[in-house]
Amino acid sequence: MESEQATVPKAPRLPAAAADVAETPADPEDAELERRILQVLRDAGSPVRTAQLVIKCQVPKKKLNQVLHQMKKESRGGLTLVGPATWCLGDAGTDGTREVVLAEQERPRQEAVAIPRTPGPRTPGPELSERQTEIYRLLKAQGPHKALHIAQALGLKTAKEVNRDLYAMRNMHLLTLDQKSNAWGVYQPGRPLPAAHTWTGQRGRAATRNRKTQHLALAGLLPTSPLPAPPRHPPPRAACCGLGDRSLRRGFQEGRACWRRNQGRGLPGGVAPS
Amino acid sequence: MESEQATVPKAPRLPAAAADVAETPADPEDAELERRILQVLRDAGSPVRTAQLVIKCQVPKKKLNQVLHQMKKESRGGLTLVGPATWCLGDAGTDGTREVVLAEQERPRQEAVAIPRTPGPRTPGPELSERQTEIYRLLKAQGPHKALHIAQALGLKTAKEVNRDLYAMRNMHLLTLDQKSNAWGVYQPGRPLPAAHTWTGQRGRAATRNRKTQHLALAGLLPTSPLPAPPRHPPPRAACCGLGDRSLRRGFQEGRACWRRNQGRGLPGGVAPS
DNA sequence: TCGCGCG
DNA sequence: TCGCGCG
Repeated sequence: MESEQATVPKAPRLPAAAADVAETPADPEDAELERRILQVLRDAGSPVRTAQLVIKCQVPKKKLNQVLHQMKKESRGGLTLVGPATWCLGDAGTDGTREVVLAEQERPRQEAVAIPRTPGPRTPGPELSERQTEIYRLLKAQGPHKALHIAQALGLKTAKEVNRDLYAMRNMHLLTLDQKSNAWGVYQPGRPLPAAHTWTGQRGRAATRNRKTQHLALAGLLPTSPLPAPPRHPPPRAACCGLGDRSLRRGFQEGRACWRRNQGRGLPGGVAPS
Repeated sequence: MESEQATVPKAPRLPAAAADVAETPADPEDAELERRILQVLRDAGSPVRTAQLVIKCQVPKKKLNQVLHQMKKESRGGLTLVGPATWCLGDAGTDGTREVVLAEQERPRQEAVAIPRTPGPRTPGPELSERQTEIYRLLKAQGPHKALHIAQALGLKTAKEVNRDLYAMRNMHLLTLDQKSNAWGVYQPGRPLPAAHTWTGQRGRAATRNRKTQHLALAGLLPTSPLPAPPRHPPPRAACCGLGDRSLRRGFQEGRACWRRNQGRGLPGGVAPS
């Protein structure tokens, strides 16, 4: 709630070209750590896990995370959280304003090789929005991710910004939500547990193709391979998915609620993404 | 890796039948904390949030959580995590086994001819409740219905009484909701529009065969024909389904949202059945 | 709306 | 497979 514009006279430390989107942290040690982090990420040129950063930067994980998340929060250095505990540089500090443009994807996107938007446009029902299509591609290519990571991969900031689409797409049975990991993935009928989670780094390599717009690359990197042999639809036994983590939040008023263990129901009202 | 089995002479507090499933923690302090926790939960008789336990037990949250999660992990005291940071006792001190009974709809229900409960019981994930199974069968046999009709077919009165299950089953991708007709149907991947809509009365005739137990008849009348050739999973184009009637309630804050016609989004929080 | 227990 | 940054 505090005003974001600090009028604090900031010593212009780095006149360095880009990255001065935001100021430098007050604490010089933090500033130094930031520099090291950015250096490591720059050198790596691909996503780096927090654990690796701990090693490279020689700082406690907690400290590292504090700085990392602070940087992210303040959009410093183009730092992007591309997966659980996985960081990379979005677009290494060329110009600051790009993110906004990217955020809304207004562009015709013709640079994206031949990404057919809204893949199956010949059917009834509402079509997928640009963003929904991107989300789908992202999850298809990268495997399950949490809402926040999806948002960030799209150049957005909060889970709130994608939750609407995520839940809508779940209702279309395009996505599924794993209640354990809280991760979203492409729904595949025969495959109750959509997949593991977390960024593997495997397919991520493709992301380097299009560095300048990292998240775009991330979202669209795979040429939309058709879905792999969709198995048969499972019989009516509960799948893994679908129960919001906070499903049970409501309905506690009545002590009754206890009798159920971690029962599968819930979520009727608890789905609200924020 | 401390030894888990404490040989600490434990005063047999409650000779109470069940709950002493596991030992007492090695650390006497932890054991004492456990007792206090259980006492608080017992007194409350309803779910208690961790923050409340912190106050009641006068211990740091971290300590409390360590013990709480350990208890849960070792199934001590019937402690159950019923929501985020929300705990309660599974069976409130009377007789231990009730929870199971209630959870499964009391009766063995063997009168139901040969209804295999929870059709695919060999898979992970929560199983379907009796009612959910009935709902599935009903919709499979009868085609899509509105919530109210489903409820009535099950001998219930209001849509509210089945909505919870319906939405949960949608989230498991077992059912789908057609936003136009507001009808629920069995979800079949290749079949974007699960079926027509609204009750036609056609197939309903079969229901008259067995009048006396209307809802059972409805639920189980068809011999559970295997699912008809599940077609391929549709590519990421929006299907018909899944948009709750209140889908568009939210999301108007930003004028942008309008650009799409009856786009598929919406409903994230509006799903609440009632 | 943070759930956090984490080794 | 733990994601953890948390005030």
